[in-house]
Amino acid sequence: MGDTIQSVERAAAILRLLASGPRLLGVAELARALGLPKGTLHGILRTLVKVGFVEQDAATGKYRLGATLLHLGSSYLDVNELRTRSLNWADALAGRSRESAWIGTLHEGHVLVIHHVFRPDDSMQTLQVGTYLPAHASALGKVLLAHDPYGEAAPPLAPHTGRTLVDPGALERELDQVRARGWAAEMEELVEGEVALAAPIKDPRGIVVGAIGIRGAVERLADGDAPRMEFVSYVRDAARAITRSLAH
Amino acid sequence: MGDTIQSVERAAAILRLLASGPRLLGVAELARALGLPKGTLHGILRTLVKVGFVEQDAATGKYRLGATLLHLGSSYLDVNELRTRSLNWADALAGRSRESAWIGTLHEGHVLVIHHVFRPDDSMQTLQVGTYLPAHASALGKVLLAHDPYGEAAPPLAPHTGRTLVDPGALERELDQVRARGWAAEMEELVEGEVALAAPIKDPRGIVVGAIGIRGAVERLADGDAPRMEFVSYVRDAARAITRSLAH
DNA sequence: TCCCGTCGTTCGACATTGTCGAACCCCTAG
DNA sequence: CTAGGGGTTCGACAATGTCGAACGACGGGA
Repeated sequence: MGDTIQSVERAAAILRLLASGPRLLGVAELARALGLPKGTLHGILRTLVKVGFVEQDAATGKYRLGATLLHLGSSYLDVNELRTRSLNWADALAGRSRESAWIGTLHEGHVLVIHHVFRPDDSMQTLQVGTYLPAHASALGKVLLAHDPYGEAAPPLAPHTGRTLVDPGALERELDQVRARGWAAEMEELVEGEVALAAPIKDPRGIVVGAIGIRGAVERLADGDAPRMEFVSYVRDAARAITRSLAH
Repeated sequence: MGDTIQSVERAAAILRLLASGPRLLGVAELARALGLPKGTLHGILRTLVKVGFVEQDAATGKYRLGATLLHLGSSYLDVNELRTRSLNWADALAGRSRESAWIGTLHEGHVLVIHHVFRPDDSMQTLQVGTYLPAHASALGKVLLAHDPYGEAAPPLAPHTGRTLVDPGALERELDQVRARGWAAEMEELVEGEVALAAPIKDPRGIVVGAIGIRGAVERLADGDAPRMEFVSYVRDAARAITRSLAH
C-alpha cells in the first residue's frame, strides 16, 4: 500500500468530473478522461450507484451525481463551526445594510460560499451556498488571499469584466492594501454594476479562517469610484463580532 | 471481486456516519461503529482527507466532513433536471400563495428537499435544501409515498406532534385518499401551528418523480380542520405546470 | 507526580481485493 | 443490413488494501 487508497481516490475523481458540468457522462467518456479501462470504471461506478453517490440515467445509461451527495453537503453546513457561529451575524449584516450578505472560505484556490443571506425585500435571488467565486475577482476572495498562509499559487486570473484585475502584480498590490487597511472592495470586477465589500474573520489564534461581506448595486454601495464607508463599517463590525464569538 | 468495491463502500459508510451528527468522530469511534480495525479506517480516512471529502481537526485529531462535499452537493442541484425545470414555477407558487414553496423527492425513506423558496417578505428563514423531512408527517412525503412504486417499507412512524399519524393503518387510509384526489395535506402533524399542502409531479411516462407544495401558518392556510381550497389549487396548478414542462 | 487508559498513527506480512482487456450485447446511424 | 459506439460482463493475475500488533502522545485520576 502506497499511502493512499487507489480506488477511493479514483471514486473521488469520478465524482469531481461528474460535478464539473451539468452534462451526464458515460463510462467510455470517463475512461478516456481518467485514462483507465472501461471495466475498472464500471466497477467503481456500480459501487457509487449502490451507495447513492451517483445515479444512472435510465434512458441513456449515462451517469450523474446522486441525491445522497446533496444530503452530505448540507450536513457539512451543520458541522462547519464558522458557519453556525456566523448565521445570526450574517442576518444582522444583511438587515443593517439592506444588501445580500455572504460568508466564504478559501478552498482549492476558489472562494467557497458557505452562507448567503438574501437581500431583504427582494425575492427571485438564487441561493449561492456551495458555489465558487473567483478569488481574484471578489471581495471575499481578496480578503482570503491576502491572509492566506500558503500564498496559494494563483490560478490564471480570468477576466470577468473590463475592470477585473488580471495582472498578478496589480493583484499583489491590491492585496497589500487589503492587509494594510483590513478590508477589501471589489468594484464591478466580477459583474458589471455590482460592488462587494468584505472583511476577515479570525480564529482564536489570529489565523484568518473565512471572510464575510456584502454585495449589491454600484449605485447603492459606492460613491463615484470609492465604496461608501458606512457599508464598510457594517461589514467590519460583523467580521469583528464573529471573530470575537469564535474565541469561545 | 464480489460485485462492489469494498473500500469505496467503506469510505461511503464513513461519510454517512460523519454526516449523521454535528459531532466530530475519531478513528477509534468509527472503528467501533463499523466493526473494522483502526488501521484500516485510518488508511481510508487519510485518502478521504487527501481528496477533501473529510477534514481533520487540528486540535483533537478527530474527523469531520470536508468542504468539497458542499461543492459536490450544490453541483447535484445543477444536474437535477426536476429541480432546474421547477425553479420558476416554485417562485411563482410562492408568489401567488405568499407562503414558502418546497420541492422534494423520496430518498432512502425520507423526503429530500431539493428546492425551497422563502415566504415573500419574510426574512430570517433558514434554507432547508438538502435536509430530510419525515415522509409520513409531511404533505410532500404523503404524495410521494402514495405514488411510490416500491411501497417503500415505512420506517417507524415517529410522532412529531399530537396529530402525527403513527398508526400504519391510518397512514395507509390517508394515502388512499391522496391517490384518489391527487393532493395531500398535513395539518399540524409535523410542527404545531403549521400546515402544508402538496401535489405530485410526474415524468413523461406518468411516474411520480417528485412533489411540490407550500407550508405556512395554520390560520392562513386552513379553515377549521380543512385546508383552504384556493391554496390547494395554487399547488395543483404548479404541479401540473411542471409535469407538463417535463414532457419536453 | 506518576500511571494508566485512550487516542491517532505506523508498520510489514499476507491473501484478499480490485484491476485489466477482451469479448458480449444492445442500440443507433448510415 | 452493417459498422461503430454505447454500457456491461467475465476470469486470470498480481497489485492492492487489509489486518493486528506495537508505538508515541496526550490527559485525567489518584
